[in-house]
Amino acid sequence: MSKIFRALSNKNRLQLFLNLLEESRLDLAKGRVHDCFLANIISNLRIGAPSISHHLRELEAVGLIETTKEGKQLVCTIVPEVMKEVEFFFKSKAS
Amino acid sequence: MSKIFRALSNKNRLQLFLNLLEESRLDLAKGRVHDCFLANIISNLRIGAPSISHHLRELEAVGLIETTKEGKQLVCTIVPEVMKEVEFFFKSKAS
DNA sequence: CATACACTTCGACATTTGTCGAAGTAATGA
DNA sequence: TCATTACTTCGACAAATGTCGAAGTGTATG
Repeated sequence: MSKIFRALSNKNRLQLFLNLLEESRLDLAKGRVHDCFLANIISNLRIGAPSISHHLRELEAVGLIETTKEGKQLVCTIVPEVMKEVEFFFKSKAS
Repeated sequence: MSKIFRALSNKNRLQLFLNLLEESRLDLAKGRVHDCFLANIISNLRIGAPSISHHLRELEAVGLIETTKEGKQLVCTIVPEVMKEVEFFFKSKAS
C-alpha cells in the first residue's frame, strides 16, 4: 500500500494520473479505449518526455495503470480495482 | 493531496500511522485519548527515536495527526477529517 | 529507402529523503 | 539537587528520486 502512495506522492506524477483518469472518462463517453498521447500530457506538465515515460512506468509498476503499444503510440488504461483498494483502505481505517 | 500521499509513502511512516490508528481505537474503547509512548512504537519498528520523532512531525505537517505534550510524554491524536478527504478523493475518482 | 514521429533508455546530476549518533531540553523522581 | 526518562534538535551521510539531454528503437509515411 505504501508503494501506491509513493506512486502518487509526486506532484507531476499525480497530475499525470489525474489527466489519464480524466481522459479515460472522456474516451469512455466516446465509446472507445483511452489513448494517451504523451505530447498532450507534456504540454500540461512542465516536464520532458523522458520524465513522463519514467512516471508512467512507476504508475504501471504499482498497478494503477496498464499500458500497451498501438503503432507508435502508447495506450494507457486505468486499473479501477487498485483505486477501489485504496478507497476501502481509508474507509476501513477512518472508522 | 500529493503531500498526504507522500506522508504515507514511507513504509515505516505508514506503519507508524497504522499503529497510532490501532492504538487510538483501543484507547477509545477505554474511554480516553490516545497517548503514544514512543518507546512502544520503537519496539515495533526497526528505527531509532530520532527517526520516529521525525516521522511524527511529517504526519503532523500534512494534518494526519495532531500532537500535544502531556508531561514527558507525547500525545498523538488522529485527525479523521483528513482520512475522510482521501477516501472521498478516491471514491470520486474511481467512478 | 530515408525521414519523421512517438516514445524509451542511458548517464549524469542536483535535490530530497531516511536514518543515525551525539548532544540538548524539559519533566519527573529519589 | 542530581539522575533518569522521554522525547527533540542538529549535523552528517548514504540512498533514493526527479529531471534532463543525447542517443536509441520501432513504426509509419513519402
